Amino acid sequence: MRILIVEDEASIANFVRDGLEEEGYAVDVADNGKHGLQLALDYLEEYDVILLDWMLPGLSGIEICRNIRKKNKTVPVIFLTARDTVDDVVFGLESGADDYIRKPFSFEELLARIRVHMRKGETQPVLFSAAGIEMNIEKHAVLKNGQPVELTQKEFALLEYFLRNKGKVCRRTGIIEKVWDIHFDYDTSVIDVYINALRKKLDGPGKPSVITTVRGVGYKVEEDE
Amino acid sequence: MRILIVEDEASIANFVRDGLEEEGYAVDVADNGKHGLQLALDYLEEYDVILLDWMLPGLSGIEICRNIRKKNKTVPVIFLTARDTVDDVVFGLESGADDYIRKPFSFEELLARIRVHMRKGETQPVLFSAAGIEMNIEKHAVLKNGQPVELTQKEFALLEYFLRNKGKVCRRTGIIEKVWDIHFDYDTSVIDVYINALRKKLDGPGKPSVITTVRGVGYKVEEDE
DNA sequence: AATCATTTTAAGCCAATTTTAAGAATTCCC
DNA sequence: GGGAATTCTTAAAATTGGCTTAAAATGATT
Repeated sequence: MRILIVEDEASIANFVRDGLEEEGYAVDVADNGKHGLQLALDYLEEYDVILLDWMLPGLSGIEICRNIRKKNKTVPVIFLTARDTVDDVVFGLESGADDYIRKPFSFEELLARIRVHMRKGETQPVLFSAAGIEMNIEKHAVLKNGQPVELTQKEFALLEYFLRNKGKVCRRTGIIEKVWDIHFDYDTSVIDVYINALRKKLDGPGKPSVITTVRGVGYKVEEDE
Repeated sequence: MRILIVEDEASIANFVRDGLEEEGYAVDVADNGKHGLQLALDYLEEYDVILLDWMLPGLSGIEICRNIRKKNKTVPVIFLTARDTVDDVVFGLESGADDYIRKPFSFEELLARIRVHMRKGETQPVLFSAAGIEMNIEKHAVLKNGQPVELTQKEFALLEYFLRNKGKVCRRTGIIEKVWDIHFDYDTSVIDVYINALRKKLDGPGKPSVITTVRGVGYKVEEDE
């Protein structure tokens, strides 16, 4: 059981590391954002929990969290922070964090939360399929009729959103909020561009598209029969 | 789709109830903690979402939430509250809540969050039916006697308005306000044109129309028997 | 710093939808 | 039955929304 701590205040970092090591965890510490992100990405599969300070020299915890989530959907991320407004909590949780502990915290509380999140991470769905497409979230791989298809990050994220909502219409506002994280200012045509890209990669020539347009509303991927 | 609201301020409770009912949800309201908990526990399986005020006469939202969680692990619980410190958020989330909305909130925001949490719990889509017509809002699909019917945006919106008000007469002014968002200047015949379009798509040849004209007033779609 | 891949912006085009408008048909009342 | 008001139908005009490109901006890699 390996835990990564990204925290610039040495007193806190040491306090937490010592406590966790006593509990039998292997602990790595990074004292700035850049180093933290590097460790997180290089050894992502190794970590069972990641503890992030919110304000860090170099790179904020939020940024690190977003980057982690791009690569790995499941590792529990817990923020340790002095910030204390609701907006921040929501923002943190939206950026992909699993939990949020305000400083100063008791070590017992931290330990309790780490245990809760380790327990949760056991069973996650990793595979979606529809319309002859198979998507493996963990491997970040997509097959169309058994053949591998290369997708970029955003293409993958968009297709994932469609497959998670297969059979339903995905509204443009929903797409722009969930896939692009834009919550106003819908004056953009990124979606059209990416729909075009996905169709080029997924559709066979002459056949109707895997992604159907619902004019004025959004798009839809049908469920398998 | 049934939602429980536990809220002592009648103005808020009514505002939320009316809005949710318009969206097609069934809504129960309790105006104190004790009654809220009783409803929640007695009909726990019935509710798809529970909205809890934090401060309530009799029994706090937190207490209700804890009690709900003892019995049911999954029903989404959302707090509606004026409190706004991190302590409160953490405390609320620890007690088993899924989300937290600060007053004053916009109805749209509430609706968005309700939908997010419903999705997690895999609940049924919003569905209306009357006169042999079934309308699935999520899929943005319409069936007439089991057969799919293609409708444009405005046609869909108009039919949705009729089905939400099935059995009642829909006045022209009401239609133009709710479906077209025009609040003056009724000098238009769009409604007639769209009624015509809907009838062409929905009515069988020779049969009386699904949409009956109420001369001088508006139109009506009858309820199923 | 330079290159390459990805993402976003922007613009023109086309097709579907929405609105306008006007004559035809229907209903209601005298 | 005649006339006025209301609704129905149709077709053309105006608008919108989506598709497709290409170019610009961003970001990662060397």
